[in-house]
Amino acid sequence: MERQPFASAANVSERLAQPPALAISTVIFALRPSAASGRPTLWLPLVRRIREPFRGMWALPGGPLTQADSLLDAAARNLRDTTGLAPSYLEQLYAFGGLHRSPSQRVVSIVYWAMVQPTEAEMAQESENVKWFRADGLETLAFDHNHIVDYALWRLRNKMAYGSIAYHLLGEKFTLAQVREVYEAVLDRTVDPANFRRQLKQTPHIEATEEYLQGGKHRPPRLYRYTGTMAEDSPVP
Amino acid sequence: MERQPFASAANVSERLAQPPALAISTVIFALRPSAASGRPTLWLPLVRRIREPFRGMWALPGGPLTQADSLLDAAARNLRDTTGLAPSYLEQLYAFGGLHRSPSQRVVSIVYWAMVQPTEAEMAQESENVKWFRADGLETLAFDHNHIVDYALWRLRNKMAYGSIAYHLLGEKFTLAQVREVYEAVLDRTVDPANFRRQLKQTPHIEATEEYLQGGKHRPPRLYRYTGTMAEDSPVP
DNA sequence: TCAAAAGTGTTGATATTACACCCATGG
DNA sequence: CCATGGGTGTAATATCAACACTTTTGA
Repeated sequence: MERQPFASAANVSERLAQPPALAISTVIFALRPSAASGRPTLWLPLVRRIREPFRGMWALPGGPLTQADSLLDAAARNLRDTTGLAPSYLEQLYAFGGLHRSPSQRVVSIVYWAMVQPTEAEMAQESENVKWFRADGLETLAFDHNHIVDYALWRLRNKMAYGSIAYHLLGEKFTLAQVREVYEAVLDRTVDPANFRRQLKQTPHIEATEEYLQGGKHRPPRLYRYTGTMAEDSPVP
Repeated sequence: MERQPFASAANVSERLAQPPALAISTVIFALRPSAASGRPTLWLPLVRRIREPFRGMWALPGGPLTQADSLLDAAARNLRDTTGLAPSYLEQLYAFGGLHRSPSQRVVSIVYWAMVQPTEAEMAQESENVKWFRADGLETLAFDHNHIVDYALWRLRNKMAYGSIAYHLLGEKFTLAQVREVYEAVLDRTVDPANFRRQLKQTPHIEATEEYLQGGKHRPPRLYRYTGTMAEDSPVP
């Protein structure tokens, strides 16, 4: 906040010079079928940089923080402007403020992470400068963005373990097997279907509908609905 | 990060005007004996504002982000300059960027939270403008600082439940009962000594020393040492 | 009627809880 | 020798993981 009665207030203000730039970026996760196996895997959209530094390289969607928007609003706007996506989940990830993140000027990036539903993700326009990539095994990105994505993945896996995150990657109605597939895709290990189902069913905010998913090859599974909210786990304004 | 190839890049740059100010603040926790019961309770140091806005009110220690410091460094400097404290734990809490946090200008605060050991906390100079307060039942603070403290407390309790946080509030050597007291103070409930001790002992990074705490009224308890690091639970640079 | 996923039941292992009990020390 | 907190043992309970088994559908 504004300056405080420091012992060394003088020193501090000397160093002020011009303040660091403030930017908002977003790591956007969505489920897409793997090209090889067809099973759902984690993808994220990146944008190609059209100017220096790192011109031509892929980077997280982002832009400067605008005066009129709160941080969350700025992230949401960012997401919409870049990819046309409306997130089902959007939360602050971390503020990155290392001295040499950008070669030109000092930039502090407040990074959000988002999850979008598969239907949304399909509609998202790709273009010359906006493309989806698999979250694992990314090429080298601009700035410290590989590092940021790694951290986002770590948080995602963490929050998945005990938290109601997975649902935000699915549509409004889903089968319990689909939830399990999300877990398996993100945590990258198989999960016992029987036990997983039991755990889910004694979890709050999971409501059984009277509908069944038709069109499969086998017995039609029941559809469920998530009744929780976005801010379930992080009581931040 | 720098501007991206938006559909609406033009709109965005129009809104740029002057960028929001960037500040660093810190919520500093330490254990101090309660005035009433003598049992350890959570305290934090606040500084009195000597200028508008909120002149005369108490606020979190903080200041502008200086060009030469990373976010973590800035928080550490902040802490040292304000209270003379060296933290045993320092981690990013959250970035607060609501539009009306400060009545004058738009301020984005990146808030860190710290824990200092009791010996440190005792030495900390109090003064007319720096004073320790009990973390519960704080009076109304400047800006949105009550809200920030509440969030820090929530995170602290959360992380305490499964994480190696409590040790950072204690000195280098401590008894298991002291750790339990920290849990009881922070979580505000009693904990079974026998079970708690067992849980701790099968936790990593807790090492028994050959020393015993002398001078108590009863059987001298064994002293333990924490061998973990600060960044144990949050893999952030 | 067969293959395969949906969904249920059962069992042994492991973790958690409550609480009885012994140990060591200062007074 | 006794009051008190340090420290250990143990039985009841809840939770978890593995896997056999039944159900329901499309082909």
